[in-house]
Amino acid sequence: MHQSDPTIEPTDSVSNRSDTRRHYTIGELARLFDITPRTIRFYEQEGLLEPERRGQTRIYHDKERVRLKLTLRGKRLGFSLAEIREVVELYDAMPDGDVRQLRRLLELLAEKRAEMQRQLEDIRLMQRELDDVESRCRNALADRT
Amino acid sequence: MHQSDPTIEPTDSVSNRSDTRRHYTIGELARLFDITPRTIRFYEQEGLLEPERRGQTRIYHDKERVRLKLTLRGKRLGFSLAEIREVVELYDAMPDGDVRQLRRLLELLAEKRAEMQRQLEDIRLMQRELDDVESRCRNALADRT
DNA sequence: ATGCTTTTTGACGTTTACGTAAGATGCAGT
DNA sequence: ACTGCATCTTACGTAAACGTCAAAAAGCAT
Repeated sequence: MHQSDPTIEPTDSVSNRSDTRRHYTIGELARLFDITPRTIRFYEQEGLLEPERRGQTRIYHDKERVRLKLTLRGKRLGFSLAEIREVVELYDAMPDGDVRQLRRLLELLAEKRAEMQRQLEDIRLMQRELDDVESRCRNALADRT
Repeated sequence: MHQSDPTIEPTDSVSNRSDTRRHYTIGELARLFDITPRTIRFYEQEGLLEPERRGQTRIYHDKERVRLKLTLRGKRLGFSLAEIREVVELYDAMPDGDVRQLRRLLELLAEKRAEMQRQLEDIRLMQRELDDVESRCRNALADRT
């Protein structure tokens, strides 16, 4: 019932013991992030994930889970999968990447950073708008009582 | 990007000049926000804009320009045109909207606000990731010299 | 062994947000 | 009147990001 394989020992030094289940099936991972397996396979097809293959079936370790988490966060922030992939690829090639690649990565990071700044400003402005509309709305509501 | 930042209001405190051009053609507006006329027409078709018609041609006043500005900001923050439209429609109906509509608007505003909060958190996390990747990257670059 | 669930690989469909091309119309300057 | 843009409507095209079957293979529980 419970997984009881004593032959498997952690190869992970620093990890959150709370969610280190070593690996996930595609379905488990999907439930974990509230997306569909289809989405996960699609991301793989787009070069964002490279799960291990145990026979035919995909096995996701923590590294892939983190990648997926970052991918989803990037998406929420409006980045396209292509943009995310470029960063991911460069990041993977980092340890033995050449200088040109490293510079390219720094360049991309600076871009992302700038975009984050613009978003912060947009959020600030949007929150003001919301405040404004809300107060007007509450006034209108008060007038109607 | 040689244009002035459209998120900054073109100086438009009510000018006393009687022949100040308080309106824009579709092309002018497009250049102002660095989008295409097609996009503007599309937004109209989706119920986000309702320009005056002078004959066949569309005329945009400040109100419509502000709407467009808010629409684009909403888009940058990841809202769909449908979501933006709902807010816009309710906002327009506000002065004489019924209580149910006003409550609905407040509800929507709360949703948007919550989403903004989530985005702020995402940005915070993303910035940390960027910091992390960047420092690793700089180290790798230093090792290579 | 036999169901039952999950996963896999296609392949085609869908939605969103426009792009693009065609043909008509209008207006400004010469 | 003619030229040359800008704009209009209509309609088909497209890219991104999945959704939705379908059929087969693989696990697992009894």
